[in-house]
Amino acid sequence: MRYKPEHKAEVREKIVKDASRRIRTEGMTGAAVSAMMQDSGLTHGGFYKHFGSKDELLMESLSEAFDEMAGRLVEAGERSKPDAAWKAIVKTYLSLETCDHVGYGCPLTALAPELTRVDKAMKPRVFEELKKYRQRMLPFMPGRRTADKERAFFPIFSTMVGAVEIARMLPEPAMREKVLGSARELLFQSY
Amino acid sequence: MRYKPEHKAEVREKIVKDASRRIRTEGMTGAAVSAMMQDSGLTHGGFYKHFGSKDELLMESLSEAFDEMAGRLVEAGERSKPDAAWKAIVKTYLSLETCDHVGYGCPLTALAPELTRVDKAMKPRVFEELKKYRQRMLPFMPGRRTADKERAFFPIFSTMVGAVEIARMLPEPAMREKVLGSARELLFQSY
DNA sequence: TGTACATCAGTGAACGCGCGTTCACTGATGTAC
DNA sequence: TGTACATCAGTGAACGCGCGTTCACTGATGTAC
Repeated sequence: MRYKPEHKAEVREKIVKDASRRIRTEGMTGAAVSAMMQDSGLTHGGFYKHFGSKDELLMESLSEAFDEMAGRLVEAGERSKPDAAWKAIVKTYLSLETCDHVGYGCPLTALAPELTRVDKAMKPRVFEELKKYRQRMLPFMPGRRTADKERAFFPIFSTMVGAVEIARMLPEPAMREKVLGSARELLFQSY
Repeated sequence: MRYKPEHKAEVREKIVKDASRRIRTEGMTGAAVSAMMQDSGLTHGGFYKHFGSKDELLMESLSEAFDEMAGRLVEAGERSKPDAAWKAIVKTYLSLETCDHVGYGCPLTALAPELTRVDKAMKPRVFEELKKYRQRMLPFMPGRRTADKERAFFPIFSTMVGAVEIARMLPEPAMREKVLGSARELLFQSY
């Protein structure tokens, strides 16, 4: 079979998107190449027509995951009044909805420890993704001056990342909501 | 060779201790049985004389890791004046020292996402470990009444877990220290 | 317009490898007689 | 006291399995003539 010229690029994009979901659900090591290809309705054999290695897909789908989450948060921020924007982002991040759908959530909560274990060659790229993510979030952080916003990003995201990770270990939705809520409270009373 | 009656128990304990270090460094999936046996100076063949399965060792070494970290934090808390105890714990948890030695750190920062992916049979045991950890930390949490201490645990540990995880993604010690410091500030100004 | 050939995304068998697990074996010491 | 045997923590080869990767092949469509 022969395909339209756009076809390959479209398929590649779909593989990356589906893979970004699977790596968040199963981890980067846990997500098998054949499983990621099946997610897109393909077999593993064609994988290397699209990517040079598993690591290449991992980095692209990690980037996609950051981009996707940042997009969702930016959207939440833009839907609300400017000085409540950061609160809207916190509410979205710390919602039961986000907590209970790992595949659509923040790659930091899904992968943080694994991201520190990637081999030396990948580390700078992971770091770049984190910086890009931070850059997109900065305009929405609380504070008047840029310096305030920059100072706010890490403590706010530290609290949110930890809260979602811990919440995900709890069996009952009510318990998860309590942990998420307590993190919201901490942040809302502090900024 | 025949061994003293205590020998087997001692060896088993050493395997668990060494494994608790390796799972924090490489993850539970990443830590191979043969590697964990080599850590204790043994070969993989003898593994099943000590444990029924890899999962059995994983759970025991996870428990050991929680116990070890809780011990370190309790010690820090007890060394300081009662109402500064929780601050001592935060300072220990959020130190560059702890951040830079994953193998000796908190299993939550090292394994959180992986702990949410364990199979259904293991989930309650992971949850038990978290509860035990929390229980040991509660006496040192800020607040006068028990209810205050109980409310404080999750937001404080959320912030600390997230901060250490994010800090570990940063290449420079100064950047890591900044993230850890900002989390300390957030907590110290909030409680 | 019809025919032969080139293209190339996708297929599925096969590769070597490391994993968790199993098992026949080792050999120093304790025990039975 | 001396000898034969039992014990059992530890060894290392071997197992089946899933992984990442490779490769000969497929076959519908585009192109050359």
